[in-house]
Amino acid sequence: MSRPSRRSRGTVTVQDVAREAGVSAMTVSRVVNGGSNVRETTRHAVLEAIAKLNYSPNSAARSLAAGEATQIGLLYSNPSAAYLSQFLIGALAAARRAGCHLVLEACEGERADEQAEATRQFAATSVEGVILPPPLSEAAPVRAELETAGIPWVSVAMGLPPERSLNVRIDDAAASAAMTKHLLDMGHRNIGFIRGNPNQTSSAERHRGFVEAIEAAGLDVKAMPVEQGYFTFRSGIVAAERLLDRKNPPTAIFASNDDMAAAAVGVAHRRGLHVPQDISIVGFDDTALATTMWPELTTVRQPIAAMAESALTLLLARLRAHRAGTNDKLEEQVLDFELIQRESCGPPPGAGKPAAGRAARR
Amino acid sequence: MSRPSRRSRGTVTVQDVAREAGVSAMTVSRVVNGGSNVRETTRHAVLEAIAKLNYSPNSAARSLAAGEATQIGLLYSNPSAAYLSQFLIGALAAARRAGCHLVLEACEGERADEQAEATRQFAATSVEGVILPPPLSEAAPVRAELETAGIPWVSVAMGLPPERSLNVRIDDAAASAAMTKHLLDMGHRNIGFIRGNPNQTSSAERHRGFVEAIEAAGLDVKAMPVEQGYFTFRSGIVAAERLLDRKNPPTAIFASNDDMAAAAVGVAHRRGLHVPQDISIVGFDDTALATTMWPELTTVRQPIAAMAESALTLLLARLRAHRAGTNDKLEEQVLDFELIQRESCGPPPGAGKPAAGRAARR
DNA sequence: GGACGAATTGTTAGCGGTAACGGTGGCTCG
DNA sequence: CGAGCCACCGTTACCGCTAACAATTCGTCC
Repeated sequence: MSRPSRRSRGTVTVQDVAREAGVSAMTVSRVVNGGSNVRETTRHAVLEAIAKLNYSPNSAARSLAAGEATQIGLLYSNPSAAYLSQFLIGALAAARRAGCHLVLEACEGERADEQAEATRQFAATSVEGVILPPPLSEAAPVRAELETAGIPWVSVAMGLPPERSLNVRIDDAAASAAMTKHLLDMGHRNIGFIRGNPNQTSSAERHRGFVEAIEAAGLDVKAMPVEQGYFTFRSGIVAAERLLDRKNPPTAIFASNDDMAAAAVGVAHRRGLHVPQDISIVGFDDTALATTMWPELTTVRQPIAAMAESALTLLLARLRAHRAGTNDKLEEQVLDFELIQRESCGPPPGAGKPAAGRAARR
Repeated sequence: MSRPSRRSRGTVTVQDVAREAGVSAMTVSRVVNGGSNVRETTRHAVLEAIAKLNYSPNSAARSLAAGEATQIGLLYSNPSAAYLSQFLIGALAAARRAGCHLVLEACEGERADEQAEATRQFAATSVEGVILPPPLSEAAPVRAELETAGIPWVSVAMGLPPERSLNVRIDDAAASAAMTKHLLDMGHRNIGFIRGNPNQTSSAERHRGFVEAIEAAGLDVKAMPVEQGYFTFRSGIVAAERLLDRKNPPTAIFASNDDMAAAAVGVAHRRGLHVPQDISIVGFDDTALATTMWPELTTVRQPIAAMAESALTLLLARLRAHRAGTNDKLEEQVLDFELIQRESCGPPPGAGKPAAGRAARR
């Protein structure tokens, strides 16, 4: 038996499906992508043929023929590993569907020239768009460099709507307010807050949500102790110690991320305070840390993987529009957060009972 | 001016390079890949043209034409997020170079049928090879399923050389022995060991290294307290408490991974023991946890990203050989580990001075 | 009933590379 | 000195899919 032509792997192609369904290859292609302008009966026949032959399109051929973007950059700067892995999982799923490759580039260092340099790496390679997870989503040097290189980008988890870029985020203020309300509902009236790094707008948003919830409860915000942190474990230690050193220490601490919350738990333990009996401590992000510590952390979950997927999808749409010449508007997507209740949070000491009904534990 | 043919993006192609260098496209291709049978002068001319035009090959076109593997599976089962992100970084780099896509699949659950089911997902999609990071690298159901589906795979971080599969690992026993020797050098003579999950051969290897180092120092292994752990934070708490409950508690604890070491540190703190003044605690893996805790952990670093790269490269070579019909031998690669000294480890209490010279901190 | 626009489908020509094979030219060897 | 072989390079024909356009069908309206 003669080999058909070249190396014919046993792959099913559009041609096979077309033959099976009695249509042309082009029609099959149309059905597979969006399926605009295909009669319902033909579509059905094609789908049936696809199912029968177990066809799955070859993404290499697809992106080659369509002239689609193939390299999308992802510039990260040591966010927590937990964040990064979740992010990569989401981004990878979207990238595979779109048939494009993710090009990772680490950006160590916070100096402007280091960031600019890392960005230039991308301009040099043939990266057609860039995803910027936090904290780089708002790094001015990076954005400036991309701007001059003419490479579109999408920011992730910026606290506020962007001016000139795509953005995917959650409503940090609302999430923070929800968490604060949860603490209030449990009976806490003296709540310490640890702010996040001021170089990220989400820090301000989280603080804003805290303030709003306090005020909405008719309490005095000025009475609540607030300390500055920088999202690092270390900065959390310092901030937590300052809070507990006060003459009237809070009965609950709301840290702007899990790392700082974990630090606060550590500080409390070293002072002989039990969590949550003596003090409640809650975080933000729901990274893996939240469950590898003890007690497990009550926190806010961001849908990180979904955000990454959204980001890539948005970026690809923009690139497509760019190529087609149509100027799409700068879009923004706001995804839902979730309040995760675990063991690090309870009613304040001395409270007879929690003020509000208990929510189910996860 | 008429558009060349279809949508011509401003990309540089082999044709352009060929024209510039005064050769055929095929020759350029040859130079780019391996470059067998190309005269030195021509190769030089081509390389110059490539540099001049800033050419970079289109991976989609390449893998389409070459008929290479395009989908490589990666079946993971909640290893620590830190491990996964490092692993993904390495795997992604290799995947992009090879022009293939990574298809992630989470395998929750440890039951055999769950694992088999997750594996079957891969057989259904057109995944041509699978990477198995720990702990799935040795999961019998997964391997059996892949075997019957005829999908090649590569195991990562299996403790021992494989029988029927590719494998990438470090020398766990040697690493463990090195760490043990480090503790001995510091003057510890009563070292507690927390074993890893027995479902992984690396656990046994790490214990073996510990034993060998103790014996090499002429000490009695039986005198050293050993507890069983399962690589989880929780199991580390239990094991550490047992160790410290002994009537003659150890002056140092060597946990088989960082999570359990972190748990041990937590237990020590809650008992009022200071680390490392009162007790030294060391781990294994050097995950991000090691530096987000306090004190930072002395541990063994595995080159996770490099292992992932190796794994993918090995797997692709195998697939290529498979396709060509040549039966390549089952290879194994052993990469180097590194001892990382941080603050969680010091001389035993009461020791006048460390027995050995101090190594530099990282 | 025929003209006409919209909806649906087919045809053609590549996307950018590379496998396979065919042609040089130079060198060895009988 | 011609056969034979090898190192080197070009030609051809695609890989699997889709943009652009051509062709066809279909309904609709006067």
